[in-house]
Amino acid sequence: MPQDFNLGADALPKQYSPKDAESRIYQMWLDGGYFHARVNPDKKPFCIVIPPPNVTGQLHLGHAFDETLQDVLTRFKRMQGFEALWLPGTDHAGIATQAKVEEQLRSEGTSRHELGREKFLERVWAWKEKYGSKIVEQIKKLGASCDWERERFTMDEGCSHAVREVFVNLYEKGLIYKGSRIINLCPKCATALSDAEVDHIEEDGHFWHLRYPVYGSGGVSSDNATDYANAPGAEFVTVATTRPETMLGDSAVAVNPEDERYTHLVGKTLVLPLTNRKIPVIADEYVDREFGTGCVKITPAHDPNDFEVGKRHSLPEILILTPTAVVTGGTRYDGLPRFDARKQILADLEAQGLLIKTEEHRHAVGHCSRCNETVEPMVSEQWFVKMEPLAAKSLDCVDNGGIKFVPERFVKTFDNWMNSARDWCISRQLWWGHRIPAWYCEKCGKITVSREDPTECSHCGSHEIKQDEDVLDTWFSSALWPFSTLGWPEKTPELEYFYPTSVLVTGYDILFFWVARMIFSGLEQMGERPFETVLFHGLIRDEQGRKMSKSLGNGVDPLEVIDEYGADALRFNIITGNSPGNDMRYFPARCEAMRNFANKIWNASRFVLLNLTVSDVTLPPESELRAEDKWILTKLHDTIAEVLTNFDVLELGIAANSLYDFIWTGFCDWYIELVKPRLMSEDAAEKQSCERVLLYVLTHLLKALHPFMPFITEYVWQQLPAVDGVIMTQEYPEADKIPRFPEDARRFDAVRDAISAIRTRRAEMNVPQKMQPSLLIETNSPEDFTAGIAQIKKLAGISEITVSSTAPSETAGYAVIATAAAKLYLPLAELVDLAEERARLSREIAAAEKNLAGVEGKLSNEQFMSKAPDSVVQKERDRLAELTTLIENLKSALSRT
RNA sequence: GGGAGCAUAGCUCAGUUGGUUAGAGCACCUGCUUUACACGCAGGGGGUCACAGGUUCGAGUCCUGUUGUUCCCACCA
Repeated sequence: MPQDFNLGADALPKQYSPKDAESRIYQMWLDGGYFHARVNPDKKPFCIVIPPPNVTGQLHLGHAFDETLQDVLTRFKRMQGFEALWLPGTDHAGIATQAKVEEQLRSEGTSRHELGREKFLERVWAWKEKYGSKIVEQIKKLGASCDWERERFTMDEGCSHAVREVFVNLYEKGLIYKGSRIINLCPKCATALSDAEVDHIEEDGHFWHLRYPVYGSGGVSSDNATDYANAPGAEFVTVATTRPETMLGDSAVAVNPEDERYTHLVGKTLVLPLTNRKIPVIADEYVDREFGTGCVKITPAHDPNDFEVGKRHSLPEILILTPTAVVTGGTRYDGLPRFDARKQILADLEAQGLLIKTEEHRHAVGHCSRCNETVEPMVSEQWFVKMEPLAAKSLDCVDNGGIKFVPERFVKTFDNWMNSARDWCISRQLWWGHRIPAWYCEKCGKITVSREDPTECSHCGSHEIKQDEDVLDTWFSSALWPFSTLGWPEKTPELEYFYPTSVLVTGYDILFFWVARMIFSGLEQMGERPFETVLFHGLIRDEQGRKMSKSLGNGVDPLEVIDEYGADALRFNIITGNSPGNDMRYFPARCEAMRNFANKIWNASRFVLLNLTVSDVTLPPESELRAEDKWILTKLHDTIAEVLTNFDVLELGIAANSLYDFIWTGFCDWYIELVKPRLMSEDAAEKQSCERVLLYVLTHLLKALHPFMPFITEYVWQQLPAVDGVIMTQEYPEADKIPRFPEDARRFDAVRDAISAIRTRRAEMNVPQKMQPSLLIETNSPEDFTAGIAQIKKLAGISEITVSSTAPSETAGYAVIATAAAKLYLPLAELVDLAEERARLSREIAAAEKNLAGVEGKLSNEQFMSKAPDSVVQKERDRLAELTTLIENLKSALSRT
């Protein structure tokens, strides 16, 4: 044990200052190698892989939440004797990281294209080296017990190897394919996105009604749409669109086959304005007759539905936008950015009399989840993962309980998504990421996909091959995280031992991005689920319930909070009062409360240490245990049992709350106060037995609390005499090993009730602290009270106590208090107002009788008696007895007043 | 359009499979140099558990509906 932590009892300051302690303690843990987990056949494994934060990211409260939960679980399991591995690492975060470096290049007046791919990647790696360790250092400040020796990065050699293997494997199985499909393009990021990376946001837009002339109608035989505009008999179809610029790529107009208004037009030819291209009118079920004009312009290259329609009718796909959303395709609008083109096209159509109506229209528009730019759906050659077979396996696993979701309701969310997931677009037109291991042959045009970089085309043997320029979606590599980090595709002992991992802890916001993809990847590659349980948590919001965001400036820096209140306070704030899957608001005031709690523990420990003359952490024999000892031990037992139960169901907030309540109310407010008379007594044996109980309870609560508040518990532990090593490797308390005396505990409540009742009465009657009246206790169970004489005196401010089975002969000038077990007589002379006493007693009688009536009602109800479980009936019987004596006591007190 | 959550004290939230008198923190009121702690101690006020039905011996808890609110998914041009 490092000596410098033990300050000696004399030197313990009144206030705990986490700032001094935390970094030194963390270093001590690191030096001791306590976070390192190894393959250990003698122990059961427990493993959590961290949701890897972005390598260039900054720690925010969301991370703090996520990582605190993981650390609590890991520390708990470690103390329970599991070989607990919390495997840390970071994510290369393709778009985000590349964007940051590109921004830096811009400020230097250059660009990635000017630099070239190789030089650019060097820059990103340099950036990663510089900033990648920052977030790791920040996570350490939280007290995270990660096995840093196993830290991974999604683009390190091993992960890259795993990515390569999975890609080739899926390609060989036909589950990865290259194809021309409608994808979402972010013009700003200039890359394809997956569906999951598009946010649909309601926006006010317009619905423009355009007229397309029917070729040859009205006796006009012109190829030019404008010639029809003013021709008297010319016929038109009117289409409504929210993106008029896409009309440049129209290849048909569709109507519903059942729509009589238009049946005569089906098969006719239209002249597409501005381009004067001829397009057909087709009939397709897809068209909703009720919506818009009932005529839909079909742009197969720029709309997912139109794409499908186009396929059905073999329509040409006419691409009219570049990857940066500039018009292309050989019209006079070429070169115009999409929204400029929109304006120009509308103006031109209007001038030609072909724009006939503009409506306000609210609709959902896709935005890039990274940069918020409006995305452009367009047809493009990309790589896809075929979802159907993977989804089927995943649904089978999750729906049959193969992976447990906490809370369970997310299974439904998962199912909904999996059931409707379209193929996953995995190629990105970026440079930072895992480059797609596909080579194109210049000669035969075929694709070579290979585990090793090929030197020749696998089809024709040509050496003229070129690797695909694109990289993979970042989530492709994170999807492999639970096994790639354990060494897969090598058959490592770690993989064998720790896979499947135990719990995955993450926010529900990345269920689709990450959790779902890990599930199908694990099932597909490992043939086994990647984790047994997923614990979902919510978002941390600000005091007003808003999302924390840069633009609002309402973000809270966890490091500042740690600096001010300590990591333990932040952790406890986050853990308590939150249940799985729910969002929570962050209140700085709660951190203060938890800081106070840490200080409470500190001072309780100080109290114990300052009084300590023994170093025995075992309990004295039962014969030496006093009533209050049995009471606190029983409470400790029950608390530990409750904590363990809640750990089992991952209700960490409830577990933490039970400990808070036990420590503050049970241990500090009651037990320590109750024990003070004994500690001050001359009787050495009495004093020592009491010290041993104090020390026993203190060590237990410290251990029980350690997963939640690792720093202060460790710090105090280091002050205790005769303890070995560090607290974080101690055995977690087991309820069964803590003795329990429920009957004694219940009887001791007579003493606590008396103390509380006297205190309340004193407050009501404004009896000053200095005034220490004597007390006469009239009771049928005097032995329950004689055990607590000294305690009642000290805690209720009483000078002398007489315990008797009979009432005093003269009760004038006495305040009489009735409890369930006794009548308490306090000679308070002139302080006593008889009329007030009578009124109060009458009120109490009325209240008690009302309760009694309820209890009697139940007990006389045959249905209740026959159907309610015995324990519930017994509770009611006890309650009946208690209320009956209470009422007797109150009535006899009243009759004497 | 589909799905999910939430509605409990002035505020923020707990309340595990239905079972005494519904809890905590903060805020509020009263008193306290009680030899661990004022980051404290003791006492106190404050809730028709959104509303309406239903199931049950018993409902904050389960069911149905209503209202309000939040979120997720979705290709109505």
